[in-house]
Amino acid sequence: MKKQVTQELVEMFAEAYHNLGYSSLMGKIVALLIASPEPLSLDDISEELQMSKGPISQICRKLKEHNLIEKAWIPGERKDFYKATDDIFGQAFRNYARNMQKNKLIAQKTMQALNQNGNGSTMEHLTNRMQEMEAFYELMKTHHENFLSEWHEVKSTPADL
Amino acid sequence: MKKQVTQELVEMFAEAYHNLGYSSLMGKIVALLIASPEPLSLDDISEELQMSKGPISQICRKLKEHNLIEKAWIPGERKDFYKATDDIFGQAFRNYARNMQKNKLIAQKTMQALNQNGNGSTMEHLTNRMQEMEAFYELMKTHHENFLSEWHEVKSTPADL
DNA sequence: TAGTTTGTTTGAAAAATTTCAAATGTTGTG
DNA sequence: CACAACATTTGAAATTTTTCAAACAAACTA
Repeated sequence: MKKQVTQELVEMFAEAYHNLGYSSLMGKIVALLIASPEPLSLDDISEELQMSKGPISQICRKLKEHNLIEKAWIPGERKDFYKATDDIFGQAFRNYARNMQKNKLIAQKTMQALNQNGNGSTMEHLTNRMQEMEAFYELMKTHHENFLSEWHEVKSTPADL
Repeated sequence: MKKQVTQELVEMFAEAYHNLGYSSLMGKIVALLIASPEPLSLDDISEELQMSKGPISQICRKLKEHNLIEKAWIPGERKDFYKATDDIFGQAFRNYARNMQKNKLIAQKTMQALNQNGNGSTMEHLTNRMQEMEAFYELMKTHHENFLSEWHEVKSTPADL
């Protein structure tokens, strides 16, 4: 049964999103849009998830801002329809990668603070750790880029933002 | 001032952890242990964060389970002391990578469900999406492994778990 | 313009998470 | 064994997040 499989997917995405610390409603909506061949309206989603439209509207906005879903124009219709972005998995990864690069900034900012204050050798330990941290996330950046371009090769879509 | 820099680091880690959906207390403890040249006791942490010991004990257990911190034996002392794991950044990444592989399982499980039920071509769309999803996380796995071995080369530590 | 349909915002209720203080366990010491 | 020094568990309080229902706003229709 179609409904059955979709519902299981919704539940698994909800749990996965929750475990990753996102709203589980996000996961549900994403799952629904991934599963559906046609775009869905807010009312469709609301009906499917048995939930009022308020939060769905809000979460859809966030998902759209993060390029995981997008509006789909449907000729005769007045409602907004949403569909999962073409490269939704790649896009989710891009969002994650951007977050990780913030960690590099933390390391850099901390090293800067260490330099400004008269850094006795008291903080040699922290300096070393921060250098390691920066190096780690710098290396990670390269790998993120590699992964994405390789993925887009497989998927044959352009790799730009 | 040492205290000042550490405190800023604690705040930044707290925010970063929170944004990634983890408890911000986790971030604070991790930051403190990264910053400190010597291992810290629960009381040290409790004092530094101005917070009762209960939650700190719990979070430390979780952090230890995830191999981000570990107990440090200190000769004359009776208290438990904790320190950040040697390769804490790599370890955090390993935890994340493990989580991502769960997504591959979701795709596989869904495809299996699609096959079991008489899959009319009604679900061709979802089948395709799930194949893409599986391929994505499979490719990601390779890249995770590459990244980790390259990182350990840089850091020159063994790459095994 | 008045009326209808739809999306968004908002303040309050519900649910989940975090924190605390106290009780309970555990381990070592005399 | 009794006591002391800790760590852990637990139930309640505080805080934060999620959800809802209703008000509001915007866009279309007649």
